[in-house]
Amino acid sequence: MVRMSDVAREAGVSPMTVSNVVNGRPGVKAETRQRVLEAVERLGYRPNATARLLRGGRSGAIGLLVPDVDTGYYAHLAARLGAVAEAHGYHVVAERTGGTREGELGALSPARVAAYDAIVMSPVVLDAGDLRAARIERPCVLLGERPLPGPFPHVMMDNIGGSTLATEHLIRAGARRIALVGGRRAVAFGDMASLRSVGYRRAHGDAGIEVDDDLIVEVGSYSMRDGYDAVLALHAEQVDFDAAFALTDAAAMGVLRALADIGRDVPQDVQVVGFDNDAEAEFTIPRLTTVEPGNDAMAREIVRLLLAQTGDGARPPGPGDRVAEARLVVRESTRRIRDVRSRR
Amino acid sequence: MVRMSDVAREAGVSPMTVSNVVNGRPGVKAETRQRVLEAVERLGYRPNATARLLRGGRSGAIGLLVPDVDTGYYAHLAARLGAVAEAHGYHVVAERTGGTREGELGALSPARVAAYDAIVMSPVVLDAGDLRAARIERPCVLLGERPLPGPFPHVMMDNIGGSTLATEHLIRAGARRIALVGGRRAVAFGDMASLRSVGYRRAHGDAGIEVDDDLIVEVGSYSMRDGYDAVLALHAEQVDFDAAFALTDAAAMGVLRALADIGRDVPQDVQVVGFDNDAEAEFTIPRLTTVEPGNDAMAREIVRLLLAQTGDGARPPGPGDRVAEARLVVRESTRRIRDVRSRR
DNA sequence: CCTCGGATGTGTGACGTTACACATCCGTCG
DNA sequence: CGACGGATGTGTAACGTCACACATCCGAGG
Repeated sequence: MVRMSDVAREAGVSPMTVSNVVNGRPGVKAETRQRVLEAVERLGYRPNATARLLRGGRSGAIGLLVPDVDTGYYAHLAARLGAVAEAHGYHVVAERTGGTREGELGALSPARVAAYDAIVMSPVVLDAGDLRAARIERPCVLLGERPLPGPFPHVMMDNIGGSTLATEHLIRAGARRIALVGGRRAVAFGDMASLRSVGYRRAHGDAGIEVDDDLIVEVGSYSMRDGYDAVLALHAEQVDFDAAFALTDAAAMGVLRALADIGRDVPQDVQVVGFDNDAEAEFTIPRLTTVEPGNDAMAREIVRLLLAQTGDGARPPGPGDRVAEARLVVRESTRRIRDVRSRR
Repeated sequence: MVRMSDVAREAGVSPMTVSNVVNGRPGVKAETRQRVLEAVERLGYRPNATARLLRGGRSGAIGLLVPDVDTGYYAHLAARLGAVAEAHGYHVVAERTGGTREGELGALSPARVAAYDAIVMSPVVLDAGDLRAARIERPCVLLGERPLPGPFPHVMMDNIGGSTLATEHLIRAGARRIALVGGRRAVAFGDMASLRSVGYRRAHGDAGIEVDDDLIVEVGSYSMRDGYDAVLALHAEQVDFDAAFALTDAAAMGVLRALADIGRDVPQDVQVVGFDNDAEAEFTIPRLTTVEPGNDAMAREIVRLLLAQTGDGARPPGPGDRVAEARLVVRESTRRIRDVRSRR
């Protein structure tokens, strides 16, 4: 490996001068600069990023720590964040934690966090205490579901509002027995599933409709397969339903597939709504009505909060929760509504 | 930041002893070890990964450099690679290059490559010369389409064989005018599209069917949207077709959607085949017949080749191309074939 | 002719860790 | 009783870069 000192010797100057040239600092005569650059070229010198980092530099990388990278939602988030971060001279790298305690702690280990200038994390099992214990000495934004007390700003979508919107829409379109795919019967931690279940219940309450717990299917991971299995289970147990609200678009895709398999038409027999507004939702058959949780706004907000913590931006934001506004994207998997008067 | 020397002072030993304790090296008395660990605890010391890396350590990270992270194929690849790499003590981080020259060069810059112990890259625009110029001083495996001469092993799927299989299947199922979505009219660089187009032509040739170039639709990026637009274009120009072979499953999803929009039944009016066997293909309506390019085998092979280069594994593999075997996964988007006798 | 100051370049460490060679201690064996 | 060797611990230097304070040179101004 060619070092700065090698270049220095070749060019007949000191390592510091090489450093100054390579980093475009002023105070080097044009002629000297030229000589150094030639030496760099001749020797094929490339600065060592690790040494720079040790010396206190930046890597330009933002780490995105998510449970999965092959789920529509996180994959699209990575892409969106990448686009926004690029404009600020950063690039995004995505890491999969698996949503397990071990995986999340591993990803947050100092050894791995050190490679990043900043962290964006969607914690699944870790709580505020774990996060504190991890001593993340980097700008960090937490993502997703639970409001987590701690030193870091938290960007969360409007889970309750979004799911209320989705459920209201189904009810106004005539649905009375709405399956909740991936919901929780008992509201637990304030995790994503619980929050979205709250919206489901709230809309029912507002409309004066009783919720039948048999309609709520708890699933493992909100994947296409989970959505598929949930509908088959409902069908096997002969639970009657005229709509399904899937907690993620991925699950909704499984739901659509399963409904086709059991011979029920969407939206005539069963209406379906998803959540996330993944790119895929526009191409399913039928096209999926879904909740757009403010994906673009969230990506921008995340980067803004990160930058603010580096001091590049404005005042550092205090810990606390940010909420992007959710809206409904109506497509073909739900029926037309007569009463178009908006309720919220 | 607490340093090793701080711990050393606290415990009344030398920094080296702390290093030995922290890294579990032998030759430290149990009592001393205990004292050091207590000091570590008391001070909240965490080893500095950057310094370790500089000193010659490993980061445990494998960089996956791909054009997109939100395309089914690459997203699933990242997940698969992650699973395999984990078993060997590595973790995978995915980076998006955008498939542009600038993006690919940026991702390969020493500053960014330095963070990884090894690289897996799917080059889109970079050629062998660029790769050589990038001086990747890490184990590296190239991925995907073009056979690239150079120092690195190259894992490629059997593009020609897979697309031959797909096209043959359509022909045997009665298709005579097969649209090639994303294909190339003129075979160019030996890139993915060209190779898959070759298989398409070969199967036609074998069956004695002439290819009508009007059926070949060139697209930008093999996304769902591209597949969708391609079919609409064909329809607008009143090109007659009874099947479509989409070069990726993502594009195929767009194709399915577009066919539904123009009112053509799949598989009765038009049969559809994709390529990649993305997880989504099992959930589309109808389920997508597609080419399984040997995804799992490729993931394992990639990690094996990486390990071999680190010396952890067996003999380092020479540069050259590896091919995983492709097979067809027949689902619902194609018709049943009477003549089940396999031809290949 | 001396001094002052801008322009240009250099030497010294320090970032935090670890490989390596060496020092020290103490019990054991001839 | 001296030598030997295992067990334990330490000092030095190096990984490659850069901030900082300082040195040197040269022309201008008094």
